[in-house]
Amino acid sequence: MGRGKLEIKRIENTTNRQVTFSKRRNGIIKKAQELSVLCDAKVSLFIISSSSTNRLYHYITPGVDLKKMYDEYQKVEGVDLWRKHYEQMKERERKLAEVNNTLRTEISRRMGGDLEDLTIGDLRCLHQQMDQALDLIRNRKYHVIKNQTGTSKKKVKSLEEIHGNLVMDLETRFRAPGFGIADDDQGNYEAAAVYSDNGAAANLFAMSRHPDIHNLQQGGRLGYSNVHDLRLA
Amino acid sequence: MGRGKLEIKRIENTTNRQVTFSKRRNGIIKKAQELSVLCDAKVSLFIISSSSTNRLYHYITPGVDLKKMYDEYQKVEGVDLWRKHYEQMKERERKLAEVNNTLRTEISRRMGGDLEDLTIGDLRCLHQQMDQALDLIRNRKYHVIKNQTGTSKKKVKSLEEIHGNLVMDLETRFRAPGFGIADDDQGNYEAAAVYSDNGAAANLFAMSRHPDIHNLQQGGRLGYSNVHDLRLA
DNA sequence: AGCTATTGATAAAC
DNA sequence: TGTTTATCAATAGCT
Repeated sequence: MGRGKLEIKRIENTTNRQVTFSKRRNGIIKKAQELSVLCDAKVSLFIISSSSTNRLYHYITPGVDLKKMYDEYQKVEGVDLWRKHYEQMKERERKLAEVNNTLRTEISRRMGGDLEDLTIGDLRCLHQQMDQALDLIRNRKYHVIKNQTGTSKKKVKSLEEIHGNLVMDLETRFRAPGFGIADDDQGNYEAAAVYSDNGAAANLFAMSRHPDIHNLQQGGRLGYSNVHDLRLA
Repeated sequence: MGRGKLEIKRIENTTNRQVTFSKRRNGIIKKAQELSVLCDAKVSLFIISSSSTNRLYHYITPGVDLKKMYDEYQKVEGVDLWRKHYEQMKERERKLAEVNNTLRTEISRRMGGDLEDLTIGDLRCLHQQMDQALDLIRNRKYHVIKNQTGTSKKKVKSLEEIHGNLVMDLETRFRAPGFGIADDDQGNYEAAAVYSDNGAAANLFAMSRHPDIHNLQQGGRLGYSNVHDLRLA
């Protein structure tokens, strides 16, 4: 239709091709709608232009389940759209789960379980590995303990220093004009005690009982010791 | 087009509807082909009739990757059908991989590595677990060794019995009529030696050197000790 | 993006 | 379902 017959082959003139594409695209989408409405048919139509824009145009009958439509197409035509993808993912998932189980068995063995299937050679090797690992862990533990002991010592030292400074400060105050110079040690102690009842000094004393220092030796359970609960949900 | 204008709404007359469907279906598929050829466009068109037959008709530009087209559509429109499924699988895969890594770290720690991030409490707990596990492994090892020692003792005993029987058998032969009764021990030994050079007796002697018995103490390396190579391909 | 001559599609009837 | 034909719709080539 149009002025003169049009041969059905690629239109080489780019402008003409684009114009024709635009016109016919609208035409076919209109046709798709009409078919859908008139005949109560399910239609899905996708069009992608080959020009640089590469835009996607489409019409889908409202309420149509595209996946069902494609599945039907696959069933009828025996083609394979995403099944390959799907199977690949499933396979990866399966392998991961398998590796996971292997790893769990491995951990279980290193916790003393699942030993029944091991040969004497396996057991000997495992025993040796455990011994070596134990050495490393022991070393690390002592290293950490040493470091932390050092740190807490520093903290205590720092607190002692602050405390000392405070005492010196208090002394200075008592010796300051208004109090007069008091050489009596007893009197100084009593004054410090009064201060420490409700004030900055009290806080400083309390710090020496801060949990950070006294709970160093407790620690928590190993978080990953429940590793066997890490099963796939 | 046709004799009289047609309102675009569902054709209630079933026959008319089916006829129109057939005609327009062919028409639109022809249009799809033409658009594809004339304008070098990628087209996919699916039509499913609503009649009892529910047949699927389609046109797809040759060489078009339907999945790409569909993915593009989803990207543009933000629709979600297959994607939900897909994302779920991806999420499962991600979680599995995560668990996998946790498990690997766990094993690594039980081999003496990756200890840097552990608190002193973690280390203490790990140390204790390792000690306990080592006890279990040691016990199992001794159990297996004991069993295997027992088994090989039995084998040796059995072989000795067979050997003894053979010797007795040979003795019997030498004492049998034709050889006469020989009371000379020396002579008996020599005869036995002759027999054992090439015959059933030789095999029996050889059995006592069978690898099953002598290689009991060797064993192989732990197969799963290379567990860190179990990475996802 | 409009216009219009012309071809193409198809509704109704057989 | 296939053919015919009168009619309307789509659109090719122009502007």
